[in-house]
Amino acid sequence: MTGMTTPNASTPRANGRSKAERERYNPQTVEPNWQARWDEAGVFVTDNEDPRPKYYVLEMFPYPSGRIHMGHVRNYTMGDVVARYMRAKGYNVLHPMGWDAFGMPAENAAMQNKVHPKDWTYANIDHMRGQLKIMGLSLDWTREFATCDVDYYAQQQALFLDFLEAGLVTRKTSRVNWDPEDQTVLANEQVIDGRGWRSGALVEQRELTQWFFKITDFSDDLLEALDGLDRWPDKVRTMQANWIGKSQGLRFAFEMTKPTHGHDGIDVFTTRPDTLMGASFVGLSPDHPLTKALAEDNAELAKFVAECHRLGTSEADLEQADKMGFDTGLTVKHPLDPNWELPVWVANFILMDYGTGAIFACPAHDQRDLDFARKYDLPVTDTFVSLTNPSPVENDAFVPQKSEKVKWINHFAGLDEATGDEAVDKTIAFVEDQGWGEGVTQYRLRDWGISRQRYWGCPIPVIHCETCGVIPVPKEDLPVQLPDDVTFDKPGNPLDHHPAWKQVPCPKCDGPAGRETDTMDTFVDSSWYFARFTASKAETPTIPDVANAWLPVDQYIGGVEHAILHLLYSRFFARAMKATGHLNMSEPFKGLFTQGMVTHETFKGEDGRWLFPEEVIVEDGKARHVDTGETVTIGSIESMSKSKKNVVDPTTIIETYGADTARWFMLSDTPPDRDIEWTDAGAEGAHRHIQRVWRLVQDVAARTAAVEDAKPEAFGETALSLRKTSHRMLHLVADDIEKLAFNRAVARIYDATNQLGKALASDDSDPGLNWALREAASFLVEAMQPMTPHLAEEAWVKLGHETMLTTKQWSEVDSTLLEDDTLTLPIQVNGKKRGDITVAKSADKETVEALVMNDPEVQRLLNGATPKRVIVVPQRIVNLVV
RNA sequence: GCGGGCGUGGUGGAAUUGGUAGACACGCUGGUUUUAGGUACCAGUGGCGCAAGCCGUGGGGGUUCAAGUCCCUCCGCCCGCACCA
Repeated sequence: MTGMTTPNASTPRANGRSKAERERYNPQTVEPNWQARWDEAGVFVTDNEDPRPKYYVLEMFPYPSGRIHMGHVRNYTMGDVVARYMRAKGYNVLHPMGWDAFGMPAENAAMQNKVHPKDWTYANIDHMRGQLKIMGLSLDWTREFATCDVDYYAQQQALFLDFLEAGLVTRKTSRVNWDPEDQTVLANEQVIDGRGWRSGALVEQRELTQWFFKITDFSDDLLEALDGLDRWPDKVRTMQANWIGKSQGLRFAFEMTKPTHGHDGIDVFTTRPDTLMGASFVGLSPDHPLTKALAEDNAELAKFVAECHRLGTSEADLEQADKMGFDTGLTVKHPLDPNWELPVWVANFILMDYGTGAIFACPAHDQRDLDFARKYDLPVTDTFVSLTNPSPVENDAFVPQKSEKVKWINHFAGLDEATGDEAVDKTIAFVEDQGWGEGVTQYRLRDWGISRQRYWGCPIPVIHCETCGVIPVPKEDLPVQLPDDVTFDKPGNPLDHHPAWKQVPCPKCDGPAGRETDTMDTFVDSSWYFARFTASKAETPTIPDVANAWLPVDQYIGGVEHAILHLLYSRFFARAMKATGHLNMSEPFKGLFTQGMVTHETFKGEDGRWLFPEEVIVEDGKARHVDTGETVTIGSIESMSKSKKNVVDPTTIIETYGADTARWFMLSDTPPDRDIEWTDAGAEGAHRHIQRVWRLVQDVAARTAAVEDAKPEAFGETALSLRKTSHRMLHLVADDIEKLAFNRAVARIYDATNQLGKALASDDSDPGLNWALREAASFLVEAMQPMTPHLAEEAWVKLGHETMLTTKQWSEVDSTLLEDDTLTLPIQVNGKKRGDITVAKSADKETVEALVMNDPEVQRLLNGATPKRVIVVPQRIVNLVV
């Protein structure tokens, strides 16, 4: 670790102020001790029958990659603060943990290291569970499961069968990236420059028949219900809404001049029917059925289509690629003018998955269309012009704001001056009236393809029979268990190479049949685990009464990278589980919080290789290698990643400083939704605060050991001020935690710590001060309990309390101490602060104005002038306009 | 390309949601104590200026008595885009 010193826990420290010998706080012994005591007392085991109001707090469960990383520490610390706080507020809190354990890395490990995915995964889980346990998280480990446990995926198969029966599952083809050497499907990110990431083979596009969940059945509901998710971040709601992508438009067919290959028209969908008079050409997706038919007897077109497919399947790739087109030579008739013929082109930027896979292009008002038209010298016809600057389109398409009024050129559908929105409505009505097209609602959302041609996933419980076709596995035959005896020495899916597992009689006709060898997308596993935690050992997917009592999750916390897919799939699953009787609600997560990433500086050696932080020593802004002394370049601050080696191991941090320091650091300074930079200096700072609190607590304990429990009648100035500070602190920390503003709670605690230190050092002889000191220290420790629970427990005992702090209810504060009866109002002259005045808090406008005008300081400021206006905002500000 | 977000001292950030910009912390400077040192404690710390004061929340413009906050515009950076989890 760069520049990091290891605190020597055993050396007693002297203090410059009092010289009293104090014990140094030693997390290495204190933390395991309290973890054991919580464990013995079972304080985090949650009872489903507990009569108190429920609160379900959940963090996104980890993938067992091998080690916990700092992102997990941040995520689980936040969740733990909420869980501990809500327990202190009297709720029956469910705070479980499990493992998102299926997925590709286990298979990669199997191929690279000849270790079975199951062994690899469970070994990782064991290791990571140990890492989590030393964090002191208040988790109910009795509910733990991994998604690769047979007990879990068996229930997932039952859900699949129920969904299938309910008509929520379908089979259709879809296009995938196929690595011909590894015989496997590749994710877009695994295709690098058109080649497979592992094999280096040229990637092909293949059509595969796959299983899909019909998430599009719920498109509108998934969209509409976003409005009700008022405890979700707006950005996530917006992203989901855009992902679902509802749009109104016109669907109609262009009549082909000469029918061919069984097509006599081309169906198009457009969200801008008002631009029909600017139509330049009709564009087909390379995957459009007509394109395919034409390519069969047109080698050049086939070559063009193949070229388009080399771009990959991702939307970003397609839309960013240079525009490419192929003139089919076909023409279609414009619907408003049979003599107007438009050429039909195949274009690489047209998506088959959206609309009909065919468009008409209006280059004047769409940049992509314009780029294409300029490249292939196709006509560009303005349909409307700006009212302020009515110049014809050259190389920038004129795309006005939807609410901007423009001047129509062709008077199509009676348009003259209108906004785009009005024009769309008008043209749809016009076309519908004429009867050659209809207004339709289109969604960008596609059905969820769940088939994966891999071993380490939940088997899809169906059987393919030569005579009966696709037959669901009867529920009584579940689970369809993954065979253990598989090898990874052949390319492709091991389940395909396992005849003994694959071959089964047809459940219907008993004839020869084979199991489906595809497994489910791991997103399926994570789409209902939150429901499983409510009854993780049940012999049905859920126990509906129990699940319905616990759900929805009151606070869900995780990375923003899941803002769309995981959260949308989970919302779909809740609806599908409701439809099949496993749940009675549609929205799984009432409150959502997306935390930022953990970042760190990057380091590079002289030869450009990445270096781990512990290989580097930084002094005076210059870095060198810890062993060789070579010059090290300090790079940008980036999200911690193995590839750049800018990682800090949580276990090392906890062994060095203790879990409380790691937790405190993660909550300090940076707002939880922003990226946080891990620095050694910050960790040292966090640790110093822990030590400081422990010192203060010891001083308070020593000084107040003989203090009576009874509250004194009166307090002196120092004591009163201290009491105000600590009551306000406890009150506001609660408020901050409820708003998940942990960084603000931390700042208040620092402030209260400073005040406690000052009061402790004061020579005030007030007999009530000692009582107030103990109260303030107790409040401080109580406020810190959700964040640094081990220190808090230890300090609580030190202060003479006998109950376990973790199970204590949050103290009531004295509301009379929360507010002062006077306050200081700033006085502005022409909006600039020139002074202030102290007034009674209850003072009304007139009183304040009179006081201000009679204030000598104000009279000096005005220098004889009379203000034109006096603005008094009670309890806020006074502004004199002169 | 489309969609989303962010921008405040040397640094992380705060700002009661339109009302005293810079709370709190890191760092730095000076001092005190003790120690070999880390540590602890006290004071200071947005910029310019001797001062009165002026300037200051990515740039420019606007609304308002009042703008970090609202509107317009430009710039920069980050994230997502459907088989990674």
